[in-house]
Amino acid sequence: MRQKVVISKATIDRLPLYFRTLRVTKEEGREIISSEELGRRLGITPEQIRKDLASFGQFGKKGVGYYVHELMRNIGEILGLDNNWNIAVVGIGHLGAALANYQNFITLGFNLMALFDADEDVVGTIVNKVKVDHINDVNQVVKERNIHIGVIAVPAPFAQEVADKLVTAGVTGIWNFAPRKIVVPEHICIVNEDLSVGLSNLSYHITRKLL
Amino acid sequence: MRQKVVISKATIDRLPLYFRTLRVTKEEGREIISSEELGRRLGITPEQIRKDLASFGQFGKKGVGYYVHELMRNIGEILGLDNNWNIAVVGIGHLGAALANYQNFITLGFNLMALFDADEDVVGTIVNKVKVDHINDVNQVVKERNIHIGVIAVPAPFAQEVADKLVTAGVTGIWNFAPRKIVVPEHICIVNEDLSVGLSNLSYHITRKLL
DNA sequence: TAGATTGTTAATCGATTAACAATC
DNA sequence: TAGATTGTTAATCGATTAACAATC
Repeated sequence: MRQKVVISKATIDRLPLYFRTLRVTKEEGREIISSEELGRRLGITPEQIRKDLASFGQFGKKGVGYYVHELMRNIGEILGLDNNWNIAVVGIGHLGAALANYQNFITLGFNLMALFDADEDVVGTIVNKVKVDHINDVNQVVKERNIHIGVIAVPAPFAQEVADKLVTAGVTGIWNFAPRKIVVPEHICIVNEDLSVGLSNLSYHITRKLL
Repeated sequence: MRQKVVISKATIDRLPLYFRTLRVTKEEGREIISSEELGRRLGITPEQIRKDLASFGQFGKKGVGYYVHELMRNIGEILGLDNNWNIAVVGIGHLGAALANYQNFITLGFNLMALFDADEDVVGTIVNKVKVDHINDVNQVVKERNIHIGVIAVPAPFAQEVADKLVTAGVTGIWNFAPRKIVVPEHICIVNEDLSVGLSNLSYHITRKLL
């Protein structure tokens, strides 16, 4: 019997990279891929990849490699991409509208089910075939359309109150683009996507390279 | 003399969080903040914060705390946010347009200087007061406007060729939103902002919470 | 001075790398 | 069988946490 292994956060972060690379590989018509080649395509060591995958099971064939389609299905299952999550975006400004049109929602099996805003001029408009509802109707809409995940794309000062409303309405996960720490009950999952972190990071490294 | 310390990647990722929290603190009129309080606001332990800051110098006063304005200036300098980086966005689709309107460029001291696209219908349009140029003119424009950073917001299959063009034109850094591994010469800095990683992460954790 | 809080060193914990046995 | 490649264990490396001396 396989021993229970602790999965590192870093491993979970790499799985989506494996997934997207397998998709490309599959489109190229390749049926088998080695950790060596997968690693080359991603700039990750083969040992790292084998270790990551092995913590979830034995997906490969010794002496052969990994069957692309099968591994894709396995990683998809691990990531829960086969769960058909329903998504709502809150805050239909530039970023919110871009997210509403985000093609990876479809590629990864998520469904855009609702949009919310507080501005009466925006409410009622259609973005990517979905009508924008007023944030005050969040309770009803989340229940009716069985929304699992709320995306926060409102200005930072409103992020916490929007999060509270989403939680009360019944979402299970929050994808937060507002540059602000958000507090949620323990049973809610939250992932922060503060773009300024990446940008500052770039600035840091450029500064040091140019010295 | 202070010993040379290796700075962890994780530390660099936290500095922007400190920076943005200090800004809010400053706006509230607070002049001094302790690692204890900064930690509470961010969900990070005070020890971690002190350790992070100490690797760059002695910014605090024992028994007192950190002077908000001074610490902000110090972190800003470390991150190179005082360098007035000039930015160009390539690929003016939904995401590219949203990034062109990204307010944190201004907050963090970056200047949006140019936009590029390959679509003749998009070239010539104005987004956030900047005219969209054709990607074929990238060499000239990057030189003329002294662009340091290129933001890639084109579909994945075009990401590598756009990166090559940006590098040839003379940028020092690339902020890549395309879900594709990009290869650049060693003297070029690159930060990947693959949104599907965060989204998959959320899916993974929700799946496990709902079991 | 007494209380508070930093900066730093040591201890622990976690993640990656290296090596290799297992086996297709 | 011989060559290739996985899965796993051990060794190393890096990051966080705990503890406390220094000092404002």
